Amino acid sequence: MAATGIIVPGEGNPKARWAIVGEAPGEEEAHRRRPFVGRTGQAQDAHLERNGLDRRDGWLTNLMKEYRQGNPYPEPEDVAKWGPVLLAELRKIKPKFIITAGALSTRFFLGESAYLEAIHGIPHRWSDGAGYDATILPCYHPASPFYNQDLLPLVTWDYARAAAAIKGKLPVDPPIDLHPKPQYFDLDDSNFDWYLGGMEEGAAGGAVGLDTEGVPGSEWSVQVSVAPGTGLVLRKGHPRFSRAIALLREKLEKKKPVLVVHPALYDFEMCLGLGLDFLYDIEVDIFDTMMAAYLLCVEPQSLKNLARRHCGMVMKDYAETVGQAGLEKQLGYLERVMEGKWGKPEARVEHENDGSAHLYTPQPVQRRAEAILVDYYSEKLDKEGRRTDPHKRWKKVDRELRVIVEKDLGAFPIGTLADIPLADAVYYAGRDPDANLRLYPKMKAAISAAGLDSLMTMKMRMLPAAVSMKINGITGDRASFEKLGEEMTEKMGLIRDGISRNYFQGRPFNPASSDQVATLMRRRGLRGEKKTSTGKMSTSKKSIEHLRFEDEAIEQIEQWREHQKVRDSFVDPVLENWPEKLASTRVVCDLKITRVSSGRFSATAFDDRPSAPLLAIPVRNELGKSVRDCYRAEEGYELFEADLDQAEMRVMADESRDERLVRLFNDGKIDIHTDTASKIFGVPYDQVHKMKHRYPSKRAGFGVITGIQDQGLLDQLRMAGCEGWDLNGVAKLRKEWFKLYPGVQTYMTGCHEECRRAGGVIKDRWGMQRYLPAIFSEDKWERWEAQRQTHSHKIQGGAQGMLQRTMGWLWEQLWDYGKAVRFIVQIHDSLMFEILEGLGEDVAPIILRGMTDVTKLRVPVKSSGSFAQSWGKLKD
DNA sequence: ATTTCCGGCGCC
DNA sequence: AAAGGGCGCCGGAAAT
Repeated sequence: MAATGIIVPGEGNPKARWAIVGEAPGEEEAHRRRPFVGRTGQAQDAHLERNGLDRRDGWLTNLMKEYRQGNPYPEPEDVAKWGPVLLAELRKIKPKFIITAGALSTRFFLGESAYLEAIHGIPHRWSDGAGYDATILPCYHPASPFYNQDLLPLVTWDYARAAAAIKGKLPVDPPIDLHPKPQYFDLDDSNFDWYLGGMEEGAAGGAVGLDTEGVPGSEWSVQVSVAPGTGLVLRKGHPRFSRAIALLREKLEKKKPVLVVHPALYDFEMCLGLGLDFLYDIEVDIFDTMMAAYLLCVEPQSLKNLARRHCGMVMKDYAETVGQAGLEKQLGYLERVMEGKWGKPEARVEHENDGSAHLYTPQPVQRRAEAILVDYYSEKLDKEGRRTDPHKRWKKVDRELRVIVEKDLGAFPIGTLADIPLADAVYYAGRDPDANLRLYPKMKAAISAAGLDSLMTMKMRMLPAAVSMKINGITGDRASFEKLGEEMTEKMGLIRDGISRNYFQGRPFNPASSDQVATLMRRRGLRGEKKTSTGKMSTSKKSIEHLRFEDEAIEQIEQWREHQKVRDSFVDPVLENWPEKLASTRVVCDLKITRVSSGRFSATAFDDRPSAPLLAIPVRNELGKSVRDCYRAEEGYELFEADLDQAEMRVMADESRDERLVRLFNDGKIDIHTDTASKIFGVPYDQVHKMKHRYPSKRAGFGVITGIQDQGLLDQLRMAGCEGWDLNGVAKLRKEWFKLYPGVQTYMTGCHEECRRAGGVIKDRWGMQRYLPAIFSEDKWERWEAQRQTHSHKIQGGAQGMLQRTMGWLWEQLWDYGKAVRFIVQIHDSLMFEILEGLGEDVAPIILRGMTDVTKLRVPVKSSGSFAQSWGKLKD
């Protein structure tokens, strides 16, 4: 063991052109008294080597030279002590480039506000103030992926950028704020006619930055920027607002600029509330800087960070701007809650999952308010080191208590721009569209350089349809939700009581408790096949499915869990915020289109309105169908859903060009899985049994796409109730599958090679990229996982791209129908619409054509659709 | 009593 | 040693 206090000096070429400054030596470094020789050093050497750099040519050192046991994070006094030593060391060698590995050394050179998230991979200029200048190349620390795998792509990219800069292949163009004294106008202190006139002069290459403030339903302003360093704030509350909006609309119509936003999915909804309709009224080209960042993968998505790294703009964040004002209101509110007379909370009956009921008396709301205030004033920190947020804490107070208080004191206050001095608010609001406008040329260039132009165009074309979906939601029927919830609760009670009576000696039993399920299993002499990460016997479906058909208790537990999942995620929460007195209302969800690495959408439930994660509503079993039946077409409309048939299999056929797969799809006479099963099991078509033959073949096929292993496939077959399978059986099944489709195997190997050739990046057919640097990992499992992702990304992304291209095309085709044809939801391979009755006959063929004709593959693309009055009746 | 972690499961 | 993923939601258990 190395001892605290050992000094590890820098080493390398005394005439080095470049240096690396780490944070502090680790144990191995201390032991050998050399920097970067442990695990971190090996990882870094690999990054250097892949980029054509040799550590012996550079100078490697650390900010802190002293080893300390346990590697505690260096304190400011350590930096104060060792900083001058480092500077003296560097002044002797005078490297022109300094790679700063990690946050600490980056901040040592570039100042406390130099957050890696904002500036990693971007060269900066630095001077010691005494005649020595260098280019700082900020990199994420090579050890950071050891505890957070997501950082590996960033480290890899950063070192590649650093190497490129050192070799002169990356123009060093430090981000400098070119407009340090920007001018942001309120309507009062500028002539908006004059300002908007600037749009026509094309001051910013025909682009206009736009942003909004406020929340949908309570919009504060829309802001535009027609020239870098300027911005105009159109406040909704301003007397000239309507005139200004009318003029803005007119200018946009006339000039048709590129509208630069962040993010369009939110801003366009806001704009509707501000009288600017970019869906059905104003025609503009869109450039979404957040989408650009998403497509580039290694960029932060927040506007502030983007503006900092590319334009050198320092921007206060919203919380910082209105935070203080909002906080004061909130603290005042909480004080009033504390002093109010709310009486003692009434005890209420809580029904537990084990059937027991008990009285629950929440803490008095005064006490809760007090606790929030105490935590705030005592500067208690959360685990990310931030001060506690009173609003977040308030939201966790018992709903019943909150309602009583809010009835009296009004809603919990949230700071807005209206709460701060107008000049400050205008400055804050004006800066965002300015940032968007200034980012435009930079992001556009980055997109082009990465070969992502056409993908970006496709995404922008698809946007209006996604915006519509986010706004539209789907009509839910209150009575149906309520009835379903009650029925499920009753059924769950019966199942639970039965388990308790028959298998648990009549004692209370909670099927939602994994511990109790494990106990029950042990008493019955049953064993799960897996363990949890904490070492207990796993009672997950995978682990106990083999017992389902053997043991009635297991069957009952699984049934109960299915009910619980559906009721508690998809039925009860929807009713939580249902507007009083309304029998039906639109149920919406928060759609995110810049989150999933393959380009798919994701959806989250809002917690303040009738909402559910609409992309995840159960579909397979009867329960799921019951939930979907609670969603209806609006009066006078009908629902239409179209889905892509075997989208991913067809993409795989196209990509792999496997002769047999392509031929089968082209023939189109026989179902592909039936044919596969017939060949693998050696039975004629008419004797292919659904569960014995077809299902295993189908699962094997899907498993190939996603790279499943034998054990995984076996789990799936068992869970579906297939009998007689073991590891040998599935191994043979997979082998036979590949024998039938050898082109697929070749294709997969090709994907791995493609990724390696590209330096650890893979792109799908539309250009959607994914960084997989682990493909070079020494670790077998990490490497295997990266390889697996190469083809699964290409196939999943390929299919998703098809659907999004369709969305864009359909938006244009159906635009004339206006709101008579509404985009409702996209669930990865299907699109649902709400269509005015009578129009279905015209519209459905267009939709189906969009599904099948927009993307041509070397195999036919097929789609089918159906009409119904409720979601559950579709696909019947 | 409240907050955080983790096991389990839904979608594709 | 393990071994399809990413997305999201909930309640029990553990920690505070």
